[in-house]
Amino acid sequence: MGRHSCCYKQKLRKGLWSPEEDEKLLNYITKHGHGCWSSVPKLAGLQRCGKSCRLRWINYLRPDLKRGAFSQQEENMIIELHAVLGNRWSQIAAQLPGRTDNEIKNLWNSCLKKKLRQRGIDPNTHKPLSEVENDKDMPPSTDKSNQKASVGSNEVSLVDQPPKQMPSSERYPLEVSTSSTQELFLDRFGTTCHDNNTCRPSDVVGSYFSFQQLNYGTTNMSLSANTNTSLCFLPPSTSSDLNKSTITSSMLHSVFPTHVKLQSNNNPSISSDGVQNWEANNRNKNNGSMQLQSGTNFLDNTWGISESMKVNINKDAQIPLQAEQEDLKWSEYLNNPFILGNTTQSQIQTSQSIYTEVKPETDFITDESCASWNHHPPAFQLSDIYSKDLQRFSVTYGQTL
DNA sequence: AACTTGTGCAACCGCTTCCAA
DNA sequence: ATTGGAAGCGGTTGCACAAGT
Repeated sequence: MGRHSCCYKQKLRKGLWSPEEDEKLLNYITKHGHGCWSSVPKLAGLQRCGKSCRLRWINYLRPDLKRGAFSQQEENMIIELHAVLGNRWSQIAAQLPGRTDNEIKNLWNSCLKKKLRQRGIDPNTHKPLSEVENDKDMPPSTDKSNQKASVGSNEVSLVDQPPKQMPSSERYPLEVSTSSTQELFLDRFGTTCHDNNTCRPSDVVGSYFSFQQLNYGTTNMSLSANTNTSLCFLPPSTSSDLNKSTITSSMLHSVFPTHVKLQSNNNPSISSDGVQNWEANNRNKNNGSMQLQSGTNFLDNTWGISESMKVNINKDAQIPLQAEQEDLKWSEYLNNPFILGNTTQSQIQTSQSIYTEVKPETDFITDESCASWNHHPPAFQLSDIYSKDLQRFSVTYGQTL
């Protein structure tokens, strides 16, 4: 545990990477792929531990990284994703092509939290600060609303509590009331159902942003299926549940009813049996792709999602059932950027539409020859990477690149 | 100009999870 | 089922720089 085993074997360099080290690492991975990280430093001729090499690659040298400031859309997206995912930076980063978890984490801690507070929003609860303040004054109670309040009182402090330390049921309050004839209790990450059916993330993630929006108070959620369903989101009971049930990396694509459109009328699939039947029926109908149909402006009006989120919705996209997809890991992505298949294509489409001001990822991805570029990575120049940091390096290392 | 304080960010640390033996 | 190495993740630290005094 703890320090990487390779760190014990020899005296290894620490601290900032020099341009020479970067070049060695870049050249090595460009030619050979990273393979086993622990062997990279030795093979690349670096006095670093594999862990450090991995980090340097992922956070800095990777050719598909975006450079430069975050766009407003990206910031909005991070805020909204944070409202749903908490400090799961890697999962947030998975939704922002070209951005790293470290980068997003730094942005959040240094900038976005501040901005939210300035806007009167508590960055932890994503609730209005005034509400949190009010909650703070309320005495503890067994009443659910007051439980939320007590949480809020902790959140007011500038010392941020990690989300995992907070009862999720309180952190993600969702009270969607309809004239309910049935209740579906869904895990926040869809691990369990009230009716003992097992719900997977794809079953329920479509509701995440709706209740996040409820927190912002911008919309009322009305799931207008004729079943008059009320939804209650329960937290994963344990941290391990939480881990097991983490949203897939392509969450947004499964989140929104692009391939999962709620049929607002006469949908026999949404039955009193709950989500699982609904999914099964739709899978049968759609050959593995779930398709529900939204009512008019369901996404735009009812769900109240913001522009930055809307762009992830491609109503025409046919996306395989997300619940059957594993989390997208960068390592997998590096090994085979095409592993995502349709989902990736969709993601690329939408990300391009989002980030029109930044260079598309396709110069990295579209070349078929790069399908497994862990072994045959694309060529790129260190100078491309360094453009942002010339000044820093010239100061740090007393040289100009 | 010298010093102090604040900020952003790269990198590290410690832990968990995964997986093959 | 157990174990140990590797990978991954999130929190934290430390440094460089900018801004303020």
